[in-house]
Amino acid sequence: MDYSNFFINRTTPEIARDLLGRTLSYNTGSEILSGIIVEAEAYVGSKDRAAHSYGGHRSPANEGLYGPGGTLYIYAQRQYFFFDVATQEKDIGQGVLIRAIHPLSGINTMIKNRHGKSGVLLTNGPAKLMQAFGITSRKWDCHFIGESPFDIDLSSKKKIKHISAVARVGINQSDPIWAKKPLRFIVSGNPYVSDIKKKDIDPDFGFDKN
DNA sequence: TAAATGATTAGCT
DNA sequence: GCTAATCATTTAC
Repeated sequence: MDYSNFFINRTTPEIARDLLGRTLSYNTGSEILSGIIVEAEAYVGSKDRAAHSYGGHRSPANEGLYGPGGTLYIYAQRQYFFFDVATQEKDIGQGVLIRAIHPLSGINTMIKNRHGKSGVLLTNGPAKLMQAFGITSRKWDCHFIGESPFDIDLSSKKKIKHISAVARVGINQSDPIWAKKPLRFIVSGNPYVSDIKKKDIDPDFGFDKN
């Protein structure tokens, strides 16, 4: 399966769910930084109040969302960056936000990028994850993932004990219908998922053995 | 040209 | 747990 098929032939929430347990990597030029995706949110286009493409809104800033499935959408806010992958055909404003990863390789470099912070603080938030990768510009915005230093392993993924679908965070509560949609997918028990309760942390990080 | 607005994080209580 | 910081983009005038 190539990127185009993976990001187009299904609904966006289905894609977000399927991304959990897969490996996201970034090639810095001298080393590979990678981690397992443990939290992702779906943004389903013009009907979605929480999406940047709500109401069909389109501007140079969110152009990446309208690219064909597999196009990267790097968004800047509060001097931090978010990492999205556009889904569906070109001109459809849907996408998946990668919110958290479980670090696998290049951890020392990530700690350095995060100014010494380690443990779950390393990547348990969308902006933290980008900082750990050393992303400081929108250079890769609107680029196809296959033509960027980023890579998502589509050929294999870790087995997950349980995937939870929960309400998204930080969205306009004035519209309870969309505010409560379960479009945020997480690996239950993984400590790198944001907002997890200590007692809910699973010793196997939420992954099945082997 | 100016003011409002967050797909948030960090730091303090 | 709660509040402030901080800035690109958007929206209003």
